[in-house]
Order: sequence, then C-alpha cells, then structure tokens
Amino acid sequence: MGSELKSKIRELIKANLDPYIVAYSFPVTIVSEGLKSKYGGLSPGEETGDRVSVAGRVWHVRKHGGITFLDVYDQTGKIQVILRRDIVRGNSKLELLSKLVDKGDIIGVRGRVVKTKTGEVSVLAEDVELLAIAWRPIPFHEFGLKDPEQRYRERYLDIMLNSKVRKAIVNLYKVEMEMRRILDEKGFIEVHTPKLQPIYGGALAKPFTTTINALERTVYLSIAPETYLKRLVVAGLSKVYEIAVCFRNEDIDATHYPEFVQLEAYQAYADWNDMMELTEELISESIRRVYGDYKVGVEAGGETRVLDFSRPWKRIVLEDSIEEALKTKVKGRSREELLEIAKSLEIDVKDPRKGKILEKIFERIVVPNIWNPTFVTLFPRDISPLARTYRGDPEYVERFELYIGGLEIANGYSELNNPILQYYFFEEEERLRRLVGQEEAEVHPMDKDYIRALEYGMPPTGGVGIGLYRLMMVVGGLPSIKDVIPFTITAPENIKVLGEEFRELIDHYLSVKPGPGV
RNA sequence: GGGCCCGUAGCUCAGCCCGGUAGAGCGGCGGGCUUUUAACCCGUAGGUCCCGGGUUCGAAUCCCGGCGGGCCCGCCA
Repeated sequence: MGSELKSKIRELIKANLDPYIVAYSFPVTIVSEGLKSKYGGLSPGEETGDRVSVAGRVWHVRKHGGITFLDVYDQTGKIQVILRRDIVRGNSKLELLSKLVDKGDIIGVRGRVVKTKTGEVSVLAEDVELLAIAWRPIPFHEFGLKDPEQRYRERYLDIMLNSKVRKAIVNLYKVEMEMRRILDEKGFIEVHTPKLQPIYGGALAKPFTTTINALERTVYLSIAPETYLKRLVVAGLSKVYEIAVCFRNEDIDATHYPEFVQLEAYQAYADWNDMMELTEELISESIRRVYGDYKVGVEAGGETRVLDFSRPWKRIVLEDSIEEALKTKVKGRSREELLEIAKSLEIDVKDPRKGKILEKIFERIVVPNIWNPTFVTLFPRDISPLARTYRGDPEYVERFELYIGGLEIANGYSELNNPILQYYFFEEEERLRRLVGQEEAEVHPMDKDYIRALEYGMPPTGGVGIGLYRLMMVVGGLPSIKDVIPFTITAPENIKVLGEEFRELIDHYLSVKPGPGV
C-alpha cells in the first residue's frame, strides 16, 4: 500500500475503470484445465480464431516492450495471457490497463486461443477488464510465504500460495464427497446432531461450555456425535452417519486442534468386523478415486514415501503388538507390573486404569512405527465405556483403532446396547472421577436419557469415527493439523486498513453513482 | 501446566557470540526491450531492527519484563 497505489486508483477513476464501481461480474467461458485439454494439441506458433473469456489472479508479469506475458491463475491452474502492442495500440482502455495491471490484481480477459513458439497454450488478449485490485503486495515468488505467524494469520495467502495446503483443502472436500457417495450407495443417511448439548459424551474430553440465553441454560459444545447417532439407530435409522464438527477444549499441538471434523457412521445389525470392513472401503476407495491409485506418494521432509491403501489392511492385537515390540509379556500382568514397564520406558501414568497404562505404552513404542493402514484390535474394558464386551473374553471390548503414518485416524467398535451395563459403566466413570478428580482423567458423564433410549432397544450395532483432518494431513504430507484446517485462531493484532489511510476515498465511494441498474 | 527456540526492508534471510554509520537476494519504482516462463539489461528508493525498561559515552547486538509465533513434553483424536 502506498501513494503509487493511490495514484493508480485515481487514474482508474478518471478513466471510469475503477473495478469497485464498474466490475460487477465477468462471464467466464473456460478455465485453465479446459483450455489446456482442449487446445493442448495445437502446434507451436499456431493461432486459432476461437474466442474465450478467462478470469483469475495475475501472478507474474513479464514485460518485453512490445509484448507482455501475464500468468493468470484461476482455481484450476495457470493461463498465460499475451498483450501485444499491435492489438493494444490505439485502444485507450487497453493501453491504460496494460500499464496499470499489476501482480496480484484480478482480471478478466477476452481473446483468441493461441499457442506460443515455446508451446504454451495462451490467450491473446483483445479486451481486458480489471476486476479487483490487490492493494497489498502478495509474495508470489520462489520462497512463497514461510513465516508461520503470517501463514496462520493471513491464511488466504497461505492457501493462495502453498499448493500442498490448497490441495489438502480441496482434496478433503473430494474425499468427503466420495465417502458420502459410498455411504449413500449402501443406504446410509446423513444427519446433523446437536452441537449444543445438555450432556456431552461419546468421547473422553473436556468440553466447551456456553449458555443458551433463551433458556438460561448451560450447554456443552459437542465433543462427538456418537450418543445422538445411536439414539437415531434406536429410532429406526439403521444406517446413519454424520460428518461432524467436534469441539474439545484441550491443548493444541501438531495433531490436535479444538475443533475438528469426524465422519461417524453407525450400522445396525453389524459388529466391529463389519465396521473395519466399512472403514477400509471408505478410506481406500475414496483415496483411490481422489488420488488416482491405492498407492499415494507422500512428500515430507524432502523425501517421498509411498502410503499403500490396498486392501486388506494389516490387523494387530493391541497387547500382542506391545509384547512383540517389547519382547516382554504384558497379558495378565497386574497394574503394578504394567506401571513398572511404563516407568522403564519413562512414561508417567497417573490414571489408575490398567487400560490407560497399556494404551500409553502402545502409543509410545508401537504407534510411531506404523506407516501403512493398520487396525489395532481388542482394547481393555476399563477405557471403553461405550463399547461392547468381546465375545471371547470379558476383560476386553470389541474395539479397534486405525493407525496410518503414525497417527490415530479412526476408532470403532461393536456398540454396547445393554442399558443395564451402560448404566454400570457410567457409574464406574463417576467413581473414577471421584477417585482421581477431573484434572487427572477425563471420564464419560452419566447420561440417563441415552440409557433410556437403549432401554427401548437398540439392535446390535457397529460404529466408527474417522478423523478427516488427520487423514488429509497424513496423505498430504503436512506436518501440522492446522495446515489442513482452512482457518485457525490467532491472537488479536492491530491491523491497519486502507480506509484509515485514505479517508477521502470513503466519501468518494459513498457518493459514486454506479450507473444504470440491471 | 512445564521446557526449548524465534521476532531485522513487501518476501526470504545475514548481521547479534565479541556493542561503534542498517546489509544481501528477490520484490517495488523509473527507463529499455514483440515470444517470455522466477524473463533479461541499466538506474533507483525502501527500516518503530516486535514493544517497554535497564547497563553503557554509545544497544539490532548485553540484561530484565512484556507481546506475538513455532517446536517438544503432559492431556484430549
């Protein structure tokens, strides 16, 4: 921003080309991808008579005196626009715009499709509209935007300039769409469950608290849709899912953010095995359709590793995997013995539940070595209050977790549908809360309405939750979950805006008569 | 909640240890150039060295406090 831009807007105003006044729309007839596929076959130097309209943001300007090349980017890629003196000369609008259009500006171009000597499909401009001005400089260069603070504060710049980030965001949409398609074909219906809940549940996490003024009532932001989706199974929606935003009031790190998106699906008359199969199909098929193959090259830290989503995925039993990694027996060990093992690995567990100790050991020594999709099965009873007892051994529940690239991506189980046991396990959670306090262990609150729903009869049901941000993070080779979330929160800052700098332009724009209405 | 690191031009960064006129590349601006791809060539301007305090003749540099950000550990996916 500065005085030269002020003079730019003055020149545009004088010529009646100020985009804030004249540019309301621009008919685009073709995008970069279409242009390249349709005209890629032209031979170098060939000119067509085909007239097209394209629009996008100017990234690079290469002026050669009598000819100027503009790299214009639309949502699908680059379009080279050529301004040639023999066409521009004598056209006062084109003369002015070819002087004023700058890197960052958004333009619309009408012209003929040509291929340059060097073989690039281009639009030879016959008319140009300035559609928006970039008042602030945009760093369109080799190093792009690196400052992590600016990347997150001005995320629109990061998404504009960092193709890995942009691809992850676009591909999340595509993956969601493919998952919806697969679920739809299987007869699942998608619903929205409440984000404002009187009792939070479905996970063990600290909730956000807020107030519904109209009811003078404290409510919690949903930490998971689980208990509501299962109420819908009770209601007879036997295949139901939600792509749900979940809120958890916990700390932020590379793999955690207080709001994140999960796909949770529940299927009546199904168990954990069915849900593992569903999870495999949902993820592997959507990845193949979006990335073109079951094998995806993941670029991170300068090297590329192949993630293989081909089915079937590896399955390991939780305690077996620990025993294998540790070369020590853990099955049937006492709490004290497990604590000793944890201690030898420099893991400090305050939580009194045996399962929690096992889980911590597992996360430390097994998880970091998991690369390709791997199901981990058979979890301890005491850390899974909503899961159903393992039919082979009541010490365990029929619960699985999916790990990819060292990250927990999904969690599912045969759902506990016994209201009597559900009441008991909620009671156990409350006992645990009294024993250690809320700070040392998150527990599941008593939810009698949920139990009442189970008392009306929930069929045997399987369920799974898939963390979509984490999935995209792993596949996209991005180091932080914040990279795949379009906007994350930053501390307040003092921002200087144009209206403060050029107050006289406020009066100008307020008094402008735009012209005849349409 | 605990620890470590960073903040200098629009962008990427050097300078900081060992105090002495604020630096580079890219970008910007002016000029030249009719087939370039991060165009090129010539010229030129550009700074609250995050903020506040201290030490000092003198602080981007040393010390203290604050703000902003990142990473790791603990907890949640």
